[in-house]
Amino acid sequence: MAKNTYLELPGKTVERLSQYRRILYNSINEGKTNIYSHELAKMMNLTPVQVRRDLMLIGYSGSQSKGYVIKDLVALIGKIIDSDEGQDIILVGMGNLGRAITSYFTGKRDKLSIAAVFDNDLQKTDRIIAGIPCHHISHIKEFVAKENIQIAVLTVSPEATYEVAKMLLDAGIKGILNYTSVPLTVPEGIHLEEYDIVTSLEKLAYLVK
Amino acid sequence: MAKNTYLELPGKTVERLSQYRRILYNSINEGKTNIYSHELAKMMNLTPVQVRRDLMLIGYSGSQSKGYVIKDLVALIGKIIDSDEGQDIILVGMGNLGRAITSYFTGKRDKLSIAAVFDNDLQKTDRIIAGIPCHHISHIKEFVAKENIQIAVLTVSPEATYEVAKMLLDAGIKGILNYTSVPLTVPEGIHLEEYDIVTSLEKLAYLVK
DNA sequence: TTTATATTGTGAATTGAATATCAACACTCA
DNA sequence: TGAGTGTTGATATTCAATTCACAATATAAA
Repeated sequence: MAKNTYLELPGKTVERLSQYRRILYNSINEGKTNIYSHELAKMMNLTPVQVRRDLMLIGYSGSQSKGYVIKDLVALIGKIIDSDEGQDIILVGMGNLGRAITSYFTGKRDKLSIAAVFDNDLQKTDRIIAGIPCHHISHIKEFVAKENIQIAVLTVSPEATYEVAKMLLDAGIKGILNYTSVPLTVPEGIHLEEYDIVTSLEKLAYLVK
Repeated sequence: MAKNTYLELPGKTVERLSQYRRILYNSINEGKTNIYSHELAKMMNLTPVQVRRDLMLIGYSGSQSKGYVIKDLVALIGKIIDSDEGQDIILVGMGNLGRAITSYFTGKRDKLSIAAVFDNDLQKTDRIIAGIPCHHISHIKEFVAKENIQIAVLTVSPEATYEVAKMLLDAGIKGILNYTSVPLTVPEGIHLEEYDIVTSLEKLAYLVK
């Protein structure tokens, strides 16, 4: 049963919940109604114990004979990770990567969508790119305030990273997903996720050695 | 002192080493020759203790008065994460994201480069895209064998993910960087890194709630 | 009914990573 | 010289995440 009190879940569990949900949608489409921990684990490349632990943490119970009811589980995950009214995101930096992420993401989730993108190139601003309105970065603060934006995706050049990050924090952004190669510092209370392609590849290169 | 024996480093440390090196290149360009743990920590958004512990793990020693010698440190990191002869990568799936990653990555690292990209669209194959030769996916196995490729970046559509991953494993790939939204399962001994944009954003959305 | 089998749920143990603490050392300045 | 400062390197501690081990339960089969 979902409590009204705020659930303090491990970060890793939250990530997996997002993925459980996506996989479970597929299962629903294939006509499945119930699923066992070992089935879900197999699909996610995890152990069954870990799946059960995650579901225990969100307070969902299955049955020993039928496993978990997919529909209910999906609904509960939604209750935990979606916000009721939905949540809008902005993306800053409409280069190759920004454009790719924008078109990739658009329409993927109904409670989470890119409301606008920003760039400093006047050639790109004040028009629709990849289906989303593109504004000049000088309008970030005003837009964030008006639309109550809390999350920003950062895909600008390394040189511009600090300055744009500062603008975003100044505008009141609460979470930044940083895809640039520049490590960021954020104040207490602001959430930051960093994913750098070069780092990932160098890590893999080390591991396969 | 770098040993010849294989160093078993924590994954997180390897990631940070990659980033230390990139930041240290900048410092060298600015004319710095030495650096203290607290300086490096500040630039990386870490604690000095963590920096020192990482360097301790790779067996690098600084001096109490001058800190670390940047040039030597960079060289040692290279010794640990680069392979001597360099390492070639392939990328499969030349959609928006594949193209973005290819142009983003090309030229970034000299010991690590994208040797070829693959797609199943005949419109894209047998020509140069983003500066890299693009072949049809039916040639993956042959190419991997001939060029001794160990790492692949996966940016295909969700529907194609399983099939292409199977091809890559079959071809003898040792590490996969999976940017699709489909979680993969790989056999023992194969390294997998997964980064899904939707998951990252949903995690952020949860955190800012 | 009884036994066997397969599943969930969870306390306890283990592993892994980050942080705190501090001795040892090098330099500066009185 | 000797006190004071700032640094590294290393051990100990804390914290987070995963895995182990198994009790409890439901179903099917004998």
